[in-house]
Amino acid sequence: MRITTWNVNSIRTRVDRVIAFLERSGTDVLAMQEIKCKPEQFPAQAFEEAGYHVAVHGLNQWNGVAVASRLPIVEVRQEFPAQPTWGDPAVVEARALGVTVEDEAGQRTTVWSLYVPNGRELDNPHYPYKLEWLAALRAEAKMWLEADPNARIALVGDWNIAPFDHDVWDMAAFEGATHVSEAERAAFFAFAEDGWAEVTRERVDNYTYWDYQKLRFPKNEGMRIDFIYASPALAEAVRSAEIDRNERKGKGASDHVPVIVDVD
DNA sequence: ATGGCCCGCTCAGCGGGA
Repeated sequence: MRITTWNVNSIRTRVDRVIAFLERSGTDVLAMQEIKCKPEQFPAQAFEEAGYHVAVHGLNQWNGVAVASRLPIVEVRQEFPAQPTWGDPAVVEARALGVTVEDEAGQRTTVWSLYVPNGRELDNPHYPYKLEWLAALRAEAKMWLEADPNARIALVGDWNIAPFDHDVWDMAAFEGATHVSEAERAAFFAFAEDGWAEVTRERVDNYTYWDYQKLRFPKNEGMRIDFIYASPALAEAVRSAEIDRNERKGKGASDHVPVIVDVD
């Protein structure tokens, strides 16, 4: 089974490109972030015609997550329990969608499509929101592992954190910025303490994001911020991982590229 | 080469992205 996560930066703008990727890559389950639309605006028909079921969680033009699957979807969860709110009035944003699929043998796999808050600046309220969001997710996810140690669960998406200095092109450019702070990195690595394994790091070395501005892509000035954390049972089944850098090329590209894993 | 911001919403300017 091939699982891909991709921050598509508006599905309505990019639907043809996403469908072409699905067919070319042979992805079975695609977790999307930043779909930037409501469910009724999601181009579901294009996915269905390509042979995919879809689950969509979107409130407005901000954020939004979705999952497309060739395997039947047997359970969908919008938000995770105790997901922190943002704004006034307080809203549980569309940043998490848990989809369970079932293969021909009856084996179930749950993929959480996650769009971690950006944080904006270190002195912006969005930054503590980001840290609280990650801590709340960690607490919930730990309970999922405890409830079923053999569960196949993937926490995938745009984590908006560069865990290591070499995950950005130049640390000097991130002096005092979010994405590289010690607190964010600690929040990211904390998942590993509970048994989650980030399964792409040891198999592929590349950035997953290049800013649209300042010729970041031609200069290969990118960031590695999209990751796949797997439960112990799923991590054991991972066979390979890829980052499809070619998807950043050409007109009409998202600023993120697909991150792919193959699991037995 | 892979190219100099791009998205949605509302209509020219802005909030958000990282």
